[in-house]
Amino acid sequence: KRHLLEGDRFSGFLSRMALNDNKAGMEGLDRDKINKIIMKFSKGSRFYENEMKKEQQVNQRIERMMLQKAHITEQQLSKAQTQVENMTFDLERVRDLSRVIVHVDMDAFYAAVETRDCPDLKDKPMAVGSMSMLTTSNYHARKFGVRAAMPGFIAKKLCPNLVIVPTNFDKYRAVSAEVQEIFADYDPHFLPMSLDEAYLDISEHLEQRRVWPEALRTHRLRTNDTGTATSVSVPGQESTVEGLSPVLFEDSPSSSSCPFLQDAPGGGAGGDVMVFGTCAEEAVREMRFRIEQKTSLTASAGIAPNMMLAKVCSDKNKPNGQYRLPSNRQAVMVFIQDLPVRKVSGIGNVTEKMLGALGITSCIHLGQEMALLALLFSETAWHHFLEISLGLGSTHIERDGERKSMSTERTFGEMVALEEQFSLCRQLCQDLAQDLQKEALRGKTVTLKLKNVNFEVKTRAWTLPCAVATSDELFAVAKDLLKTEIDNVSPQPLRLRLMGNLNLPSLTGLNGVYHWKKILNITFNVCCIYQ
DNA sequence: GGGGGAAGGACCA
DNA sequence: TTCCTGGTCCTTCCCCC
Repeated sequence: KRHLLEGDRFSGFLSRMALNDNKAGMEGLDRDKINKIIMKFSKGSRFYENEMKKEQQVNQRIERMMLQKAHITEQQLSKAQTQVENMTFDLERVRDLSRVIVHVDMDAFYAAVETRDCPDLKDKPMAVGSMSMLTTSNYHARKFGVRAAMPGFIAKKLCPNLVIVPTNFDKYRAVSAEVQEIFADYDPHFLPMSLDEAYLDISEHLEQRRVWPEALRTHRLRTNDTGTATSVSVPGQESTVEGLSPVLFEDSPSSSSCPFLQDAPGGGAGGDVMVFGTCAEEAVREMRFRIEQKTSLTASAGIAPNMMLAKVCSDKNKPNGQYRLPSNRQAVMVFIQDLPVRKVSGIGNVTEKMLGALGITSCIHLGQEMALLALLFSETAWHHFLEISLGLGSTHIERDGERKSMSTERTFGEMVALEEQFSLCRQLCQDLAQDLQKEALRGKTVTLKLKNVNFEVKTRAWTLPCAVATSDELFAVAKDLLKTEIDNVSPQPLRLRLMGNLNLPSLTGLNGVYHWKKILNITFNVCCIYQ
């Protein structure tokens, strides 16, 4: 097993730095060439050195796990097997296939919004973000290996013609609100995960929809100034009319079967209308159609009996496509078999590597090795693995309860001067206090976060007897935490590159009435260089 | 042995 | 020249009762 790890280390470069091609639009590109370029411009940097260090820690973790595995006895294994079987039985008994859960994901959202508002960008590789970090890239850019969470300067090496557009969150928020209005028509309790993503439970909608007259399932194509319908990507058909808005993505081939494109009987101002059916797929197709009509942006969707599966499904026919997994156990199990574990939300880089070391790459292996996993991982972890291997997930979506923490942090060039560090600390406290005030929240634990120029992160926390909220109260704690850290490295200076501040729940009086309010974790992040 | 706090990480968008 | 931000949840260690 040692050889496996060594092999990994010599396999060329760090897996965490290398191109991650499990995102849509990344198929069939020259991985070797791209990885060579990424390495060439990353190697030797402080960031890279820190990534190396983290990778080695993961490798050590895996070695410890393999050692543990070597000591497992047949008896332990069979005992664990019984436990797994009992647990499986309990889970199967309450398997719920009755809900219709949809996961909707806007395609390359920020990039799509920017392209819509600046059609010159349409045929160019572009990304949204800055030279230090990209948040999204369009599909042209993805062909060069340019992806989200890649620094812009590396992306420029991969694709010298890349256009980088700065982020404009206010705009994305506004578009997101428009999209969410449509979501609400299908599920008033939909759960937004971010500006570009949401879960919906459309079970009730489908119930009503079954008896809807055609008129309620008919949607007019948006018209432009001259009264002609603007272009829209009708599934399985050529765009009928050239319009003002760019079609950002062709419909993906796999999501065929489509609603009727008809001439409106009554004529009216426009002309073309779309009529959608009553089933889940038609409802979701209609929703995506309406999103595109309203915003000129496309979305992808997954339809499944639970959230975990819906999320995987929405990725299947991305961009501008949808996929439905039928609501029966057999179909779910077949779908799960070959699914790479990494595709499941919650399994990231590290878990993938740990499972990989055990020979587990797809969900079928997960089920086969469950007894072993029960012995090597924590209870929460293996229970989670078991649910995945059975294709189970949350069947009712809940809006988040109260928030657990609130924080603010900032990255900057190397900062060594004490006055500067304290004044930044004060600024962050002010910013956080403002945010806390907006939601009328207080926090009991104040956390100072520091990152030094070598990308090493430290957090230092202090819990108060009662919750605080004002800038002065926060700073009183944060400055002591900062001072302690400075004293610890003195006489060397703290060489920071990031500082942040986090505040946790309490009982606070509001308008004379007592409400349960979360005491937040206050984090205050300062970046320094320790030597 | 359990609860709470502190520190560090994994993971997500 | 440049590798983010703001969340949640989990794990491990330690102390205290």
